[in-house]
Amino acid sequence: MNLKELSKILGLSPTTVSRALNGYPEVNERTRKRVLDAAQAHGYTPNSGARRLATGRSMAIGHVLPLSTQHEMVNPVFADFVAGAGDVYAQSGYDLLLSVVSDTDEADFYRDLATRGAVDGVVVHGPKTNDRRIQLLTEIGVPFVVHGRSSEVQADYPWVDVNNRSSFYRATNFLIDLGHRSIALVNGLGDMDFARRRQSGYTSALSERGIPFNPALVTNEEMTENYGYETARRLLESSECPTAFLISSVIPAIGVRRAISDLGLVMGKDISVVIHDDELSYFRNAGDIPMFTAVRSSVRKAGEKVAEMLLQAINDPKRPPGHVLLEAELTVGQSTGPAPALRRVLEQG
Amino acid sequence: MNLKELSKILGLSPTTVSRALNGYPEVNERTRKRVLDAAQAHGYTPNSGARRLATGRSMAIGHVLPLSTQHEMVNPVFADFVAGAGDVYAQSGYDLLLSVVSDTDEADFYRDLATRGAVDGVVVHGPKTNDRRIQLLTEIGVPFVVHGRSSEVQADYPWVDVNNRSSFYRATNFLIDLGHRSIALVNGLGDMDFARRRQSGYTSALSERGIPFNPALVTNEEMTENYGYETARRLLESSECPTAFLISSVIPAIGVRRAISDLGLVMGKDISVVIHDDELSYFRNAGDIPMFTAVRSSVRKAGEKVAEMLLQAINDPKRPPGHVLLEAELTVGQSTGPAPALRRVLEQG
DNA sequence: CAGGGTTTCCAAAGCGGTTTGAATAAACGC
DNA sequence: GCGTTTATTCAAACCGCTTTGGAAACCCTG
Repeated sequence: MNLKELSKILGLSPTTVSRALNGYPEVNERTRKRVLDAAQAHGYTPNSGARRLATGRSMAIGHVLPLSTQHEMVNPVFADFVAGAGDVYAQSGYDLLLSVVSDTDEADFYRDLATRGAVDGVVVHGPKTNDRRIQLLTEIGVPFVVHGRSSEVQADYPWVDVNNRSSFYRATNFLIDLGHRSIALVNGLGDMDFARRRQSGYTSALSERGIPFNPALVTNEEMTENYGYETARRLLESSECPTAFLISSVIPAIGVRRAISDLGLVMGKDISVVIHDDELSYFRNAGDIPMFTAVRSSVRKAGEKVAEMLLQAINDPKRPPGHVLLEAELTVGQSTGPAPALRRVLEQG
Repeated sequence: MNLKELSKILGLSPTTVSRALNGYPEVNERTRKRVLDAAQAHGYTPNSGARRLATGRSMAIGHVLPLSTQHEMVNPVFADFVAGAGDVYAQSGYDLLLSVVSDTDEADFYRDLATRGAVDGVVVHGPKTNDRRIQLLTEIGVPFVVHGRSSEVQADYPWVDVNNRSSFYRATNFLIDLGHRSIALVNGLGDMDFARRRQSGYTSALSERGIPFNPALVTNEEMTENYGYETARRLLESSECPTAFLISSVIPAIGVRRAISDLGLVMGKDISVVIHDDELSYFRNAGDIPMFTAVRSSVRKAGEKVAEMLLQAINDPKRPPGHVLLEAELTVGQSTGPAPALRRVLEQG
């Protein structure tokens, strides 16, 4: 069923039918109702390609999921992010075009997406500290929003980010308050912007409290469970022997917990752990007393925000780039406690 | 830059340019090269909408990600599956259209996708034991492939599935061989087809070995970490007190492990655990001796297979529906050992 | 060199919508 | 009653590509 056929059935011109369906005012309400009913009855939906061609808009948003060539790993946060964004798109009649691209030839892909007219805008995932996609997209003139930021990019661009610096600053201070002096930072890859910001929050807190920065306690890797395990195991058995871990994601945190218990230690007593919690749907760190003490911020909500902002940018290209800085909140769970030294003092007193 | 402009530059007709670009034989190789170079130089890419309209093909595949209304949870397996499928699509010039839809009004969505001509085919995720999407899609006539199967659907349809029955049958037997008699099954939601098949493998093994089936040892829920924790905790503290757990996914298995160690027990010694391992990229259960004993099957590979099969079906609609049954392999890890009773015998002997 | 085949290229007709500009009918002012 | 709005509807152009059905140019054969 197409427009022409439907209009023939109704005894109207395609023009009128199209207008009736698209809510234009210059059509009689009685006719509109008749058209709407007929469309429903015959299961008519405008062909997306034709519409695209006629309007010049694809009504689709591109998400490029970079596949790390190192570990062939996909960002575990992605599913929840996309659930949030997808919700917003669905409500506005947009489709989501997902491309899985190895992170090496990602740039070309964005350009292709735009010149083909396959999408009206794109979201940039996992920005690096100096991410060239931002300049690229600005040049091509595709509306975009970055999930995260790129510290070394000077230009103004739209983004939605968690306040990584302040949340890791707070988390570090929290551990210091508990008497911890040797705090490991199990972070993401070093060229990721969020990782750098988190480390900056961590080092600020340390230096403010007069604790020397020990590079051996900071690691940067892709955030798998195994990474957490190996790192914690190595550090706990070394001479550094931290009493606390600050971890960039639940997933390596699970590995850290495993290492702790494998060594016969108890998390929250012998070793404290604070994580950054994206509120992944399949790993709810919730309950009255959540398992992990965490700075948390819903990645799903971030997805919604990004989508909303992008749709606004598309519908009003003149609007200046928006910025949303989400504050993570610190929730105390079972994984933290006074540092062993302090604990002894407390127990004796 | 569009076809007409490009052809004007080249002093050729749009026809010839189009043919040159699409590899038709009736164009001189010298002209073709000239065209290809010019297209490259001017950054020409055919407009997707126009192409869609002219060819009647959207060159896109739809993936509908059902959002469980219960827990607002997205399938954690999805990201890796899509990474596999996306790879195949990219190589064949297809796009991936992702729709996040609450599982209640999913059916309408498929219909819409098809009649709009937004996709050339769809993949069905997470089939229920009696999934009506299969009939729906057959009726509409959209090419599709199911990731999994639907036991109660009689009709023939294309699918790619793991042999869930046999892998859980083997896993159960493996535990029985180790002397376990009280084996809990921590399964997915009861209306999911994979969950039913896994339970069937589990019960077959039990009955063959003369072990009575205890319904209290079987649970069906959405597979979160917390579900694993609560279930294990409850069972281990109850009178049922299983000595082994068979778990449908790594994620609840992490929770089970947490419960085990919270109760002061040791996994692999006091309590044995076997999991189904989808080989999620962020949770590699690998190494010389993987953490969990597992029946494993790469969900990413499944994604590739599904995509390949779907593209074939699209390009050759007459071909009969294909079926791929992937066999999971059992890998022994650190999480299993002889049942405590047997262990005592062994230690005394 | 006429006639038949091949190559190589092109004009024009869609594909199924949206949108501009105009026509028709109804309502209005005087 | 007549010119003028105003409310509806429509015919036709257009979006950018593919593809059908030639046409022109070239080559070969007898």
